[in-house]
Amino acid sequence: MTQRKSRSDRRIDLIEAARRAIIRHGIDRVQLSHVAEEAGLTSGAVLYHYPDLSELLVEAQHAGMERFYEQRMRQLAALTDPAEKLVMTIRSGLPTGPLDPDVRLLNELGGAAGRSRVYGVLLTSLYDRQVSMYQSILDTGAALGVFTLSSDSLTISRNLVALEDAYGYRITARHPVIGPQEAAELILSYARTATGHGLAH
Amino acid sequence: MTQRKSRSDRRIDLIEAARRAIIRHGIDRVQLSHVAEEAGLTSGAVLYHYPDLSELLVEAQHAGMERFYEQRMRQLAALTDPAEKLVMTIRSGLPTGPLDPDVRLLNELGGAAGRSRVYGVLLTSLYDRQVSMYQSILDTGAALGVFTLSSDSLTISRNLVALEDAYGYRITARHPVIGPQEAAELILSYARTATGHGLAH
DNA sequence: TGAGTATTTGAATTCCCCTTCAAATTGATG
DNA sequence: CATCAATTTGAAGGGGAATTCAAATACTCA
Repeated sequence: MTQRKSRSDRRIDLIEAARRAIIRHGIDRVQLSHVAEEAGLTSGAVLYHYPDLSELLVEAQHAGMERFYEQRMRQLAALTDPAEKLVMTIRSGLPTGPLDPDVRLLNELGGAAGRSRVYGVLLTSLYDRQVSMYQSILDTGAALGVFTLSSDSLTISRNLVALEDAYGYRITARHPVIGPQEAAELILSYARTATGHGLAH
Repeated sequence: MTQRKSRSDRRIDLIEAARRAIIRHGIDRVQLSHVAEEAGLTSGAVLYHYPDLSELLVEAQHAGMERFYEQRMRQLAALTDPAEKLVMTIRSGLPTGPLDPDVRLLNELGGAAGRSRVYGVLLTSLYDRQVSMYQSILDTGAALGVFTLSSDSLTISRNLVALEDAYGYRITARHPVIGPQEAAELILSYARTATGHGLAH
C-alpha cells in the first residue's frame, strides 16, 4: 500500500497531482483516475480527501495561479531600477517554452472561464493583480522621471498583461516563429514606445 | 423520419450543428447526442457520416474560424480609408459581449491547442492570417503618408492581433470593467501611438 | 411504377467512469 | 504490545454515453 500521509500533506500532494493531470488531459477531460495516478493512489483515496473532484480542480487552478503570481513578485523584489523591473516582469510573464506547466495550466482556464463563473472570477482576479503589478512599476518610473508615459499607466498596464497572455497562447500552441524570445521582443517594442525608454535587455 | 439529405449537404449541416453544440457545451464536454440534437437527427445518423466524432469537431472548429475571418474581411472591403479600416478591424476582432459565439468558439481552442497539434495548427494559422490583414492596412496607410509607424508593420500587427485575442478572453470571462467598448479603446490607444494617427471613432 | 441503394432510426450492447463500502493496512497513542 | 482511529485499497454497482446493427424509411433511376 502507498505510504500513508497526514491529512494536510496528502491534500497538498493531491493539489499538485491535479495540477499535473489538468495539464496532461485538459480541465474538462481530466478524470478522477488521472489525478489518482499522478498521486500514486487509487480513486477511492482521492475521493476520501476530496469527495467532489471539481472542488479539487478549482483548488489546483487556484494554487497554480498563486504560484505563478508569487514567483513573479519574488523575481521583482530583487530589482530596484524601474526599467530593469519592467523588462524582468515582461519576461517572467511568458512561458519558457511550449511545455511550460504554469502557463499551460492558465491557458486551460481560458475556455472554461467563459462557461464557469468560478473560473472566470479566478482568471479575472489574476489579470487585475498583474495589471496592478505593472502599474506600480510604471508609476514609480514616471515619478522618478525615468519613464515618459504615452498614456495613463492603467491603459499601458492592461495592454502589457494582455500581450503576455496572448503570446502565452501562441507559444504553447507552438507558433513556428514566435517563441519566448520573439514574444518578449514584441512586447518590449510596445513597452518602449509606451514609456519612452530604450529598455535594453 | 427526418428528411433525407445528400451526403455533402448533410455533412455541412453536421458541421454547423457541431459548431453550435461546441459553443453550448464546450469543446471538451460536447457529446454525440448534443450534435445530433442540434442537427435534428439521432446519434446513429451522425455516426453514419462521421464515425469519429473528434474529426467532426475539428472540422467544426475550422469552419467557425473561416467564418470569423471571412466576416472580418467582408466588413473591411466596404471601406477605403486606412484609418477607418484600422478602427473597423479592431472592433470586428472583439466579441460583441460575453456570449459572442464566434469568440467563445475560438477561446475553447486556446487550451486544447497546447495539447493537440491539430488545434495548435488551426489557431496558429488563423493568427497569422489576421496579422497579414493588419499588416496590409498598416503598409497601405504608411505608403499613403497617413500613418507614421513607430516600428515595423509586422511587429505592430502581431501586437494588435495579440491584444484582440487577449481582450476576447477577458470579455468572455466577464471582466467587470473591460467590455467591448473599453477593450476597443485600449487597443486603439496602442494603435494611435503605433501609427501616429488620431484614429477617431 | 418498382427495384435497388443510401440514409436514418431505435434498441441492444459495450465501455468507461464515478460512487460506495466493507475489509485491509498503517501509524499513533497509551 | 495492544488498541483504535485514520487512511487506503479493491471490488461491486450504477449510470450515462458511445457503438453496433438489423429494420424501417426515403430517395433515385430505370
